[in-house]
Formats: sequence, structure tokens, C-alpha cells
Amino acid sequence: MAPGDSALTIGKLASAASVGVETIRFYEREGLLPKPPRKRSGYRQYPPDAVARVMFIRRAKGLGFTLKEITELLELRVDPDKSCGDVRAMAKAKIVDVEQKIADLARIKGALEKLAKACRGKGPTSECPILEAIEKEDGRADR
Amino acid sequence: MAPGDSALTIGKLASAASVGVETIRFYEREGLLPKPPRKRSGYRQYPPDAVARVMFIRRAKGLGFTLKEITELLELRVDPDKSCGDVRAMAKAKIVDVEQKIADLARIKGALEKLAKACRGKGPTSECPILEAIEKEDGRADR
DNA sequence: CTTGACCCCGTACTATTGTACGGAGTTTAC
DNA sequence: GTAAACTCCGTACAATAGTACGGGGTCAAG
Repeated sequence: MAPGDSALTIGKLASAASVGVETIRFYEREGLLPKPPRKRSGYRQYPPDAVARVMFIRRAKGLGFTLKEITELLELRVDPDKSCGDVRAMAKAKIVDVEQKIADLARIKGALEKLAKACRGKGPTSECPILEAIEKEDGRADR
Repeated sequence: MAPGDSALTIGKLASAASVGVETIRFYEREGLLPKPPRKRSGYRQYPPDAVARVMFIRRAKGLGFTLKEITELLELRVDPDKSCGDVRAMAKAKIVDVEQKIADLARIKGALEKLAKACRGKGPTSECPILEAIEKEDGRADR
């Protein structure tokens, strides 16, 4: 490797971005990371900004985006026909998505609390009001 | 089949419980449904109360329980050493679980809203404040 | 008694997000 | 220069909750 060459091996990239080496290869397979140039030996050589890209993926994941959505976000970033509004649209769609999940969970939580309240915690399970309620109809908890 | 015999074929059970036939077999493999008696032909013969059991599974799923947890619930039901309190404990644990998920989602929602607000929706994606924020550090959205 | 609907089984595949393994080649550090 | 650490590749496996397929046997209606 030439002196001053700042290219990263896959291991350096992985640890710099706090992910596993296999994760990097996985992201490459899935198209989230471009295929990097290789040394004659076949070793991948990543430019330093690859770290930012992997961290972008990590953070976007933390915001609830799936890898497929993150792929879209990354594509938006380089497409000159796309605007910031397209990005905002994805964020808003994800907000709706998250709100829906929260609403589902809130319903579940409410139903569970109602059940837990109905149960004094004594007696055999054969007379448990929770189990009985689930057996019947417990307030529309189907999906 | 003898007259007055109310046993159900797998197809009848499945449609009575609004699931697919394969789902019934899957539940049997996974131990959620006991292996039913068979006719000489090998056909499964379900007692009528199997419908309630499958619906129990469906409803418990709707309450956020995994199949593994549902297996436990079903086991509690027949174990004379277990009490209603054990069932309530599972419900409470699931409430905590759900609350944690809601909190995670609320954090995500908040972060996304902050990002969406920072973006006027105009301009190229290369200057998008949302993407920039994700590239940097967007308010601890890691997991 | 034939035909269509139903059932059998084992296996593979779906989607998601990686993780693990094995054997071989490469690079680095001492 | 040798040994440890790293990298390569293809493949398989993890969990979750099913769905699909193919080739065969069975059941019920007409």
C-alpha cells in the first residue's frame, strides 16, 4: 500500500462504523454499499467516506427505516432530479407508519391492562379471567 | 364417519378459525396444537373445541404475544401447579414489553418530526437538512 | 364409478437483518 | 521468515410466522 494512502480494509471500515465485517459484506450484496475497488489480492479498499455511508445506514435504521427504504434514501441523495421534498415525503410517510404502529401497540396495551385488572391473581388457571377473556372475544384484538 | 360424529377435518377447522390449512399444520409442528387422532386414512380428526384453541392463538397473537409465549399460556392453562397469578404475570410482562416498544417508537417519531420540520422541501437533495442530519448525529437515534 | 375437492407428507421458499463456518490466500508485525 | 491476524468466497444458519409445491391417496356427490 502506498504511503499516505488512506484506503480502509473492510475490517477498519467495520470497526470505524461499529458494525461487523459480515454486515459490510451483507450491505454490499444488498446494494446499500457500492462495490469498492479491490487490491490485486482481492481485498476491498474503501475510501474514507465509506465510514459516513455506513453510519448513515446505521442512523437511518435507528429512525425506523428498513434497509430497502434506506436504499431509496441513499439513491435520492445522488439523483439530481430529486429534491429535498422527496426526502421529506419519505420522512413523513415514516412518521405515519410509526404512528400506526404506536396506535396498534396502544390498543394492545389497553386490552392487556383491562385483562390484568380483571384478574386478582389467585386461583387456578382454569378459572383465570384473562384466559377466559382471550378464549372469548377480548375487545377486538385481532389483526 | 359415523353419524353424529362432529369431528372436523383440517379444512373445516381452518375455515372455522379463519386461518389456512397450512397454518394448522404449522401450529401442530410447533406444538401449539396437540396432534389429533387420525382416521385410518391418515386424515386428522379434530374435536370441536379445537376451533376455540386456534382462535385463542389468534387472539393472543392480536395481543402481541409471540407463538412461543402463546405456547406458555396454553401450558399454564392445563398445569394445576400454576395459578392465575402466573397468567397475570405474563400479561404484565407483555405490557412492559409493549410500553418499551411504544417508547422507542415515540422517540423515533419525535426525531423524524424534528427532521421534517427542518426541511422546507425545496432544493436539491444534496442540501437536504434531513439527509445532513442523518449523516451527522440526529439526536441519538441509534439502537 | 368417476370426478373434483380435499387431505397426506416432506421440502423448499417468503421476508428481514444479519451471523457463522470452513478452507484457502494475504498482509503485518515481530 | 514465520506466525498471527486479516481477508476472500460460498454456503448455511438464526428467529418469526407462515406459504407454496409436487406427487400421491381419499372422500363425497352425482
